[in-house]
Amino acid sequence: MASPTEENYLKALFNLANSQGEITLSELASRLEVSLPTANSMVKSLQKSNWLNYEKYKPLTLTPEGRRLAASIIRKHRLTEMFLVDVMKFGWEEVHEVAEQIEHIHAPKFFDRMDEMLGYPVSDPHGSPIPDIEGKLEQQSYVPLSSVLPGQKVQLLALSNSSAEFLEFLNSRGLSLGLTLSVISTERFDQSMVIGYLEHPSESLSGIVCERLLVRGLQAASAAS
Amino acid sequence: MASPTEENYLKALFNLANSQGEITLSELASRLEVSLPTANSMVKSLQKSNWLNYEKYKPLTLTPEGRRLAASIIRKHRLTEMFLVDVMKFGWEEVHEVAEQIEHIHAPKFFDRMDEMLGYPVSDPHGSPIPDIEGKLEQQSYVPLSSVLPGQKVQLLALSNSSAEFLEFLNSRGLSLGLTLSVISTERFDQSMVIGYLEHPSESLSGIVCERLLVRGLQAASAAS
DNA sequence: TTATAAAGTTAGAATATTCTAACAAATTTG
DNA sequence: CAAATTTGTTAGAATATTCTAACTTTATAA
Repeated sequence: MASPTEENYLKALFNLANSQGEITLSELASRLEVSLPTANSMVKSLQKSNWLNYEKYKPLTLTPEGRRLAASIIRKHRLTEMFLVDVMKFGWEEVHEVAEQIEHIHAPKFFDRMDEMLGYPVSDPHGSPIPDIEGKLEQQSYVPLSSVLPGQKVQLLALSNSSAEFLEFLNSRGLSLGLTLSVISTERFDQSMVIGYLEHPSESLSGIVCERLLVRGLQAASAAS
Repeated sequence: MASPTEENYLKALFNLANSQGEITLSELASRLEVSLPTANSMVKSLQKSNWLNYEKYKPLTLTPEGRRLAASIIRKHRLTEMFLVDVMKFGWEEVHEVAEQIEHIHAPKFFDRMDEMLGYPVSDPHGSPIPDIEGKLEQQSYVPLSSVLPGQKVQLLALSNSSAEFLEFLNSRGLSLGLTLSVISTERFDQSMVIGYLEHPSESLSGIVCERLLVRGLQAASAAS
């Protein structure tokens, strides 16, 4: 049985592995805001539990069991976020902290019931995919809005960063998942873009914001796959 | 900020103080299933945080802050149980374990929202009172069914013990809170009673069961108070 | 009222998680 | 490629929570 601390390490390892290939000790340590020796000793103990492959000076990789366990925690986190938003009517910017705690609850039926009440959602309120019970994660094929050319229409489907501040910014501009965005123009100078949607015919968004908005083209997007 | 472990000690101290007057170290230790030295050292550290009054060889008493903190944890526990039963449709025999974990979540809004969704309940699914936000606990004036005389009608309102096994036994007899029970007869030999309710005109319940069922008379019960 | 039992305390140790300081290996770069 | 930098490791210590063993104090009872 993993402790909450171990679960946090596994989660970080899973997320790092999914965004980069190789995981180094220092990446892990800085992600978790612990010192290198702390990460080092935890890594050794995760290895002892057979959740992690570890060799001195080599990159870290999760074992299949480690990956499964990590995914189950991320599943609990994302189901919880969805539950907080859909059932308990929290704002999408309020749910992270609570989910961070509830993900460590050991009660399969509790999360199964959430899943059922939510109608078996495949993504959380920020568009991140919810791993299935096997630990498999649907690979998303979204692109950042920043890579879309003027004249195109896309659908906003996820965020690559979900900090409360960013979410509050999106709230202030009336931006939410599912929205259709029209790219009106791109500013080469600072990568800002002018976007149209709903009652916002021409909203200017900075390059930083456009990088974080993940979208899919609206044409033959889901046709051939 | 109290750790989950400290919170469990405070909860135990609060509950012991409410059922007995004085609390001894050994009662605390046996309630929490830890050794005496373990309880002893924790008691010293709770004192350091100003949650407990402690003097060598003297009975233990919570400070006002300790009592408030303990009540807030019990409040979270009982709100959670109510939420699990009313909103998430769990059986009353399934909720204790989960609530035992969720009571340690630090997220006031989460519990406030539960409270709101439940319509500000005053007791949990087992009839135990939910402390208010100030930490005040409504004193209940129920009596055990075992003390009721034949011929009387009473309402089943709470349980003095809520183990899963006992709750499953009650399920098997169709017994639930709110039910009106008629005491048909009492067996002096073994304290068992014959009780009538709903489609059960004559159900025999053992003395042990009748001790654990808390009831209130149906006549002028809530009149003069 | 002394002797026995029960309750409480202290000392010392184990495990988990974290740290700083000192050192070693690997990588980058002039 | 050798020097400098970054990355990783070990050693040793602190805190929280728990234990057993040994001892002391308080309560019970013959």
